[in-house]
Amino acid sequence: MDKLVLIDGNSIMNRAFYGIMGSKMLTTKDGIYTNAIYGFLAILFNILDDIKPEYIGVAFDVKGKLKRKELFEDYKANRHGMPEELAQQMPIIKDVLKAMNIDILEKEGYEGDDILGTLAKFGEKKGLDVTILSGDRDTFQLASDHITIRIPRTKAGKTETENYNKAKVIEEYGLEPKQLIEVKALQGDTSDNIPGVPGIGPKTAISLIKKYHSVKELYEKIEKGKDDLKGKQKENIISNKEKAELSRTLGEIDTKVPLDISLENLKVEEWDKPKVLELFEKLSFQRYIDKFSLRTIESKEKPQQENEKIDIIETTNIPELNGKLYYYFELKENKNENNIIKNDIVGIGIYSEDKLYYINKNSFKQTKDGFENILKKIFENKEIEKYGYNLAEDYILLKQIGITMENIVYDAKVATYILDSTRKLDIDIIVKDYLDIDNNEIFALNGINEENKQTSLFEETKEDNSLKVKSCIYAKEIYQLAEITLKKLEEEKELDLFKNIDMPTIEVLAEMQWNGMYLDVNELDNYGDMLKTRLNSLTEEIYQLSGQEFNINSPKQLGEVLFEKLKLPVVKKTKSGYSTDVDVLEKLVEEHPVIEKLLEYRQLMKLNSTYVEGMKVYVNPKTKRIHSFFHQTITATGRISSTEPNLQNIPTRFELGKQLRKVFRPAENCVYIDADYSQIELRVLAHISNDEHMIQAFKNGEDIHKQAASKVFNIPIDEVTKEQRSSAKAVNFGIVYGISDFGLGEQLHIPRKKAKQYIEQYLQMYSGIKKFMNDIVETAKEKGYVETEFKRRRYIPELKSNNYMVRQFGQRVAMNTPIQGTAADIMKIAMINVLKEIKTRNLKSKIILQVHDEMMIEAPLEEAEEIKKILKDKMENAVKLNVPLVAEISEADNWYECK
DNA sequence: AACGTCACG
DNA sequence: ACGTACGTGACGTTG
Repeated sequence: MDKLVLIDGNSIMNRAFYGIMGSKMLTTKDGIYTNAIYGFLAILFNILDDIKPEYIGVAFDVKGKLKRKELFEDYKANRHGMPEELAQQMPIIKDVLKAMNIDILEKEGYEGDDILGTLAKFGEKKGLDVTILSGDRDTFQLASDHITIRIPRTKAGKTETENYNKAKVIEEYGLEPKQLIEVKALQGDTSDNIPGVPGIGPKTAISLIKKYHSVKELYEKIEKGKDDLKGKQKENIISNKEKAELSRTLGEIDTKVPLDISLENLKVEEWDKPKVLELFEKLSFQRYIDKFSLRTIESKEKPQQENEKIDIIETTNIPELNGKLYYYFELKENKNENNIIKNDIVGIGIYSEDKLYYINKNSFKQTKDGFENILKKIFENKEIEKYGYNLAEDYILLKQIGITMENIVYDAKVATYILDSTRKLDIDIIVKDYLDIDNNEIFALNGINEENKQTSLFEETKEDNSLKVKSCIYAKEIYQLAEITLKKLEEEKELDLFKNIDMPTIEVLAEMQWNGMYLDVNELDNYGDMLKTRLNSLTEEIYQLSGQEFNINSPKQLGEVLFEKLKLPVVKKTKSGYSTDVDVLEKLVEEHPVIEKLLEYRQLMKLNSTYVEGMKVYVNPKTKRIHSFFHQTITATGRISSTEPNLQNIPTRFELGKQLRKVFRPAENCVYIDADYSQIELRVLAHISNDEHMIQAFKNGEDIHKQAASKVFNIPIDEVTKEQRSSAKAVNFGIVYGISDFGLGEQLHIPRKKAKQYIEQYLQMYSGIKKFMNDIVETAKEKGYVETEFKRRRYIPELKSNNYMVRQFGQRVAMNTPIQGTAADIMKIAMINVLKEIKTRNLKSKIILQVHDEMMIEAPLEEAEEIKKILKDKMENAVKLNVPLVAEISEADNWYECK
């Protein structure tokens, strides 16, 4: 039996666009987006391969008045135009299809669905086996014995498909495919703005149709009193008869579109190969060009040349750089006296004027320090712009040999992070995605493979070239990445952010790491001993009270003891068993005396293992300081993160934990100057939303939580109780997180209904915020991303998910990211300006810590007052908002005393 | 490696 | 009908 494949072009393009977006925003060298085209073709090739059809066609929606709109003005009224990045790909995919001699089916006034439906029926009549490829489950109504609907699903990058023929639809819904039209008539469809009957969702709709077979029959039975409906539901159904009937018409796919197409048009034909090749080249689809061997004889030399073995010029001199250094270090692990692994720079690959240079440390054996002198001349030269990958790491490596890198202008890791903050930033991956170069191939071509790396008998003596070659390859790729990503940053209006905020931040963070924080190891040990003593007696008490010995640190064992042996009520469950977290334990305090011991045990255990034992190993024996990493390219929002150890989560909320901060002290003759932004996120929210009440509160220096309480509980501001203020504070937080009634209820231990009231009251009073929340979700859906005030983007593919929960998450992210992200941007600006000021005034003060809305400086006593003024000034004037920014400054002899 | 838990803003 | 506040990192247990 001959086979016909029909594709819903818009729907598949849409799927491909959002499916591939998260992981990689493909573009060509000219900055044309290609991800949807790429994905569409992947799906197309897949189905051609699988089905090998004799006939094929692709339907597209045409702009213009839809017939359905004539029936119902609001049809698809909630739809926004597709994002520009997708729209620009539509004409190109059509060109590609034309070059492949695949028919494009369009008809004014009709949607792709209708054309597919008409052709499917037509094909079925002609005795063909029809497969419809669509991302839209509405097409299931077309399924029959010879019409199958295929839905592509992207799972972990792999495209799987689901096939729905008549049997599968009956199996899944318990209804004939045609009856799905009736279901939709009752249920409606929010995405197309089809009303349906209010209060009837998918479950009810299906059960009603199972019983009454169709909308028509349902109303007939009601009229004759032969129904068994009752109550509110019945009223609803009766009063919305018109809506149901209209929805029935809107939801039915038209299978009688007047098309003048014969089967002959749809026949699968040979491609116009030169044309396809030309298009694929333009799109940089190297993989498809290879896959179909499109580049046969005539153009074989060109790509071959690009992939040829590279030519490296080894030198001991500085090559002609023309003011720009594109480089990559070769590193070697080196164990120092204390057995701590340290990376040493043993070579540098440089790209300049289409040539590759390599400077090897070993070439300088006679002249000690010769290599480092060269590095010093290059990296401290303010006239030479530095282009590299992960410069924060290089900055530290150079500092370790007494070199301070100057004129840092481009970091490929940071650039690609800004282009997509949720992507992977491994250099081989970004090279693959942005340059379409497979480094494994390049390395193999240059004689680097895994076997080579394996042990050889001469391991010690044999010169290993692979790292040297890699350095040079990367140096060239950094040049290529700079070309393409800078262009892209400019197109997306993110170049300012890159140049003026994120690039200068590299130096600030590297300085913080280099400076480090001093801590008194003796005091830390004393603190730890105190914890350990108490932990020992707690352990005994817990064994006593629970009547057995077990591993208290094992949630599994603890769960068994509490909920099986002691038969305490189960409050919450996790995937794998009983939950035993603080929330649960706190609810059980009254039930058994062991619980309060457990709570204390947990707290002390955390302090001891994470903060005492965990911290010790990071104290540098030479400096007696902790040199945490501050990462710039981790978070989705633009915040900094800290590791090894994490200095951004040192205890402060509870007194006992806070004591730990006493062990962090400034160096001799220095003080800590600590500066905190007050309410920065709410101030940012006030600014972005332009809400008059919140702005007025901040302008007048009012207590923002108190004001919220007065609005939520509708009482005069000076009658607000402590409890009310604290509840309102939780609402404020909730708002920033992208509020949900459930979440707020959980937080405040109140019923979600009550939480819902709070939120509604809040949003009614702060109408500017309400508008902002609604608008931001809308624009996020439309554009596929949200951005901060400084144009930092975060893509939110979750908004297009088929999973309700994931979509909800996407909405909260859309609300939260501009707030959290803008605050993070402001902090970065402040830090940059503070460091700049310290430098220009030649001060000795050191920036040593950042905790999102707080920064700390270690200042020589004589500089303390000056630093305080600088911090206050640079933080409060980092940017001009509609509300004042306030920084609170404190001075102290240890971290605990900083208020 | 994944999970549960808990420290921070 | 179903599971939920945003952003992180580290530890100990367990499979």
